[in-house]
Amino acid sequence: MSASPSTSASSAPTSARRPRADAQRNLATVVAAAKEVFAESGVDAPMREIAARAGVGVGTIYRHFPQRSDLVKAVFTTEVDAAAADAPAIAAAHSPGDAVAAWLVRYTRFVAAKRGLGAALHSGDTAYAALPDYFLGTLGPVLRDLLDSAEAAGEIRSGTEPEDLLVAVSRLSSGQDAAQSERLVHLLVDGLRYGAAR
Amino acid sequence: MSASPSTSASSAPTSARRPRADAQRNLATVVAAAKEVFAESGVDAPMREIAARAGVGVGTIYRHFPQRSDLVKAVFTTEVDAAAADAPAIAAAHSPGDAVAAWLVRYTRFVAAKRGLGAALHSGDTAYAALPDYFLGTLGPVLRDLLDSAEAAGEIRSGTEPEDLLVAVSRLSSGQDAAQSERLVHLLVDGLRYGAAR
DNA sequence: AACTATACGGAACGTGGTTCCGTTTTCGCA
DNA sequence: TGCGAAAACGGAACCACGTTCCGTATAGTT
Repeated sequence: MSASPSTSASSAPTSARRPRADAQRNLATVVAAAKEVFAESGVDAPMREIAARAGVGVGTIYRHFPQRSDLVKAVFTTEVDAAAADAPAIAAAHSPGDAVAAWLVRYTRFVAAKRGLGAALHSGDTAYAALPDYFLGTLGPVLRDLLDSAEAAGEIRSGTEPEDLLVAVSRLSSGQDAAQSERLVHLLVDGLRYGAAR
Repeated sequence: MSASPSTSASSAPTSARRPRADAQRNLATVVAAAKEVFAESGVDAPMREIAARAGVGVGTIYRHFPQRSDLVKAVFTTEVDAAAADAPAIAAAHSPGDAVAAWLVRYTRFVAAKRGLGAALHSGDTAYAALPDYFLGTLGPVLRDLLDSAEAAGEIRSGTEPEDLLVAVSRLSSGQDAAQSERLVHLLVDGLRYGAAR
């Protein structure tokens, strides 16, 4: 209880020094810049462009994010969490079956806005291997709840894994045509309804 | 009607010379090499690797295929045509609704085998913009026939565009897990069956 | 104020796509 | 059969980008 006044419980007691303030400032700046650049130019945007926008050197970015995918992950973590947080409101506003569809469409729009993210997620590039895990780990349980409710109401068939569905929707949404993406997702959701208990 | 003796009806009468034999030989060699390399290393394989395998310089490849996507297109044209040619046999062997599903699964396996092709197709990269057009132009009518038959038989709903379906299936098949891809496609096809005329 | 661990910035390196150009080969014609 | 020009070849050269490295600047400690 001597040093570290504000932040709750840090990690290693070996070092006495506090993390430098400029480092934390820069980290936040980099993430904000990356969020903008990803939205404009896709997740494959040049690192130098992100560095320039943040007003730092590329070395600084690599210091904080040794892998490019770490930066991508950091940027999208907050948005994934937001999608997860929306589920209760959507569940309250629709019938259980429609809630599944509505939440997936919302997820669609989120994925579609990130040019190239879907492709990167499923490219087989091992550098991005951790990203699907995060998405699935966070959103899988959320969707499972929605599916369970809809199943219990007899509105959709049983036996569909939420992870499959998330993968499917993110892939279907990987294009630029938002209207088409939405059509495809609706078609998929109707597949869930086929053979429901009724 | 004076020159050009052998080849039936060529194009421009402006030039007198025939295309050089070595050029045509090399073109065939390059396409064959690219087919092998794409299958092994994906469509993003280095150009130099393809050139080395074909025993030519990279300049030779760029002479024949100014855009990388032109080479990809050349390589896959034959396989797309093969998928199109299979449709009649599949239609004959199944009920109309099952034929749609069976042909789409066959198409799934074809797309899944080309590592990275699906991602490239829908990456938004303008260099690849011509590829979807070729796929859709060739396979769209084929699938439309299958859909029309299934609709007429009352086995699937009406109003689904074959182009949407092809896009959807190629995206769903873009991963490495073939079993998962097949599950997703089946789910999508069941979406077609939902709300059929019965 | 001096010291040192930490972080910074950007030059440097490796890789891969694409272009350019001097050299080689094919083909039409005499 | 030999010649000349057009066509094609090959690979060096150039550029863009991801990633690493290291000399310099600075926050935090004493």
